[in-house]
Amino acid sequence: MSQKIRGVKGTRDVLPTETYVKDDDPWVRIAHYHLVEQAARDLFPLYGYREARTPVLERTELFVRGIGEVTDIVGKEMYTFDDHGDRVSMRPENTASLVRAYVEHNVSQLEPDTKWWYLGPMFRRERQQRGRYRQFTQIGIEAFGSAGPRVDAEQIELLDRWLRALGIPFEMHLNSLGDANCRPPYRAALQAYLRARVDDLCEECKKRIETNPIRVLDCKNPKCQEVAAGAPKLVLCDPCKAHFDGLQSILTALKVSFVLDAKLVRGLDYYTRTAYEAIATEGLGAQSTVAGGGRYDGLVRELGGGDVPGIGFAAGVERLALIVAQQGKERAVRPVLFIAPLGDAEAARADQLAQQLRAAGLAAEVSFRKSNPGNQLKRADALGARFALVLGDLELQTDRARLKELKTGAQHEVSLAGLLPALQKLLEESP
RNA sequence: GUGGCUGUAGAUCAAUGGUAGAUCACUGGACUGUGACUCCAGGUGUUGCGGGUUCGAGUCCCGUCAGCCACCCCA
Repeated sequence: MSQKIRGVKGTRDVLPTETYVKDDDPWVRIAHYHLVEQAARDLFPLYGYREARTPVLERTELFVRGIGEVTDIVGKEMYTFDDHGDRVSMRPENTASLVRAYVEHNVSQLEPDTKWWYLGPMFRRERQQRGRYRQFTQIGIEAFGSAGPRVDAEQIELLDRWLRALGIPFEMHLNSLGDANCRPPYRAALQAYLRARVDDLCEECKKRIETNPIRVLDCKNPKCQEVAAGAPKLVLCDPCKAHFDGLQSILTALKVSFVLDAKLVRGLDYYTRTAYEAIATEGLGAQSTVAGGGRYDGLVRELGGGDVPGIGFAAGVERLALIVAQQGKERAVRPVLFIAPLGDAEAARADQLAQQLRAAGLAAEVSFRKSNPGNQLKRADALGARFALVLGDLELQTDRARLKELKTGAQHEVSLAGLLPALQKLLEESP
């Protein structure tokens, strides 16, 4: 036997079967992903969002300009390589790509207001732990062209509805980060305050004073928190305050609950004004943010487009799937009928019957194994089939068979010729 | 990137430094005639990998890899 090849660190296989079972850390299967993804596909278009797909590979410069060179994501975590002279990176998130596409194809000329959603793998070279992987999947939305706050509220309500539909226990945190008028003076004031207390800060925060002073506010180090407690607070300029107040009153009118969280600062440079984050209240460890987003009114211009405002969120599919799996929820297609032929002539007939059912849109499974009826039924049960049919000599000759409902054990006498209508009738009576 | 914990069968776990086991799951049979209850049979486990100590290592030591937890970061 030659040596096994293992997967790359930080990547996961998502299989249709489970390879282990633990209550607190279940093996996440494809059916859990499907539940999360299908809920999004069904819901997002109701709010006018249409799917957009962009490449995994982008020019490195896009992320350097869009996300910010000093962020950890761009500075330390991107998979970047030389592609015959071009610097390219595997996307660490999707917002910059969608903005690039919006600008590159002059969408603002066709449709100044547009709402897009996306789903796909993202890549960040981080130390992995539960709910944080080097290849992970995000589902997100972006709305271009509306300065809000109504679109902000609509997005937060959409996220709220989606997470509720999935049964995720969470809290919606909300904050305003200010804009180009009120954030720079605040940043300067904060830096001055922190420089005066540099000796009380952790090593990381000492660096942050110059690179990203706002991040000091949510450092978990107790000494840093003490310093943060006395730090000057962001005072929103009048337009930002009006925007934030407006958002809160719309959310209240829409009956969406939220908690104001002045410590909510997002890690990417492009955010302005509204920032929001859905934080799971159970089921995940430290990686408990399941979705996060905000407004980025300067990003389109930064990436070469016009003065187009934008807002969006991204959600972590692995984290959502983990919670969904813990709750035992999934979305799987199970066979309606499992047919167990006992001999060769019966097998040929079983194949025809299955073909007929599938043509009518019913999932049908035929056994390829030679085994006794007892074991065949066991297999039908393991597959989660609703009905099972044992096909032998007797059935072929008489055209009569017993259709067994596995859950209840009830048997329905049917003719093979009339199997499809009989099944359809049973399904109609009790779906 | 930093620190800690853990690696034994598909899974959950045993095994004083002395012959690697149990349970569950899986497959087949008892049963060409109806599963979730029964009985029988079925395992070539590089004890994560590589070194070292020892007469002898799953067990002790070193390294390494992986997973997990926290930090960090973030979805």
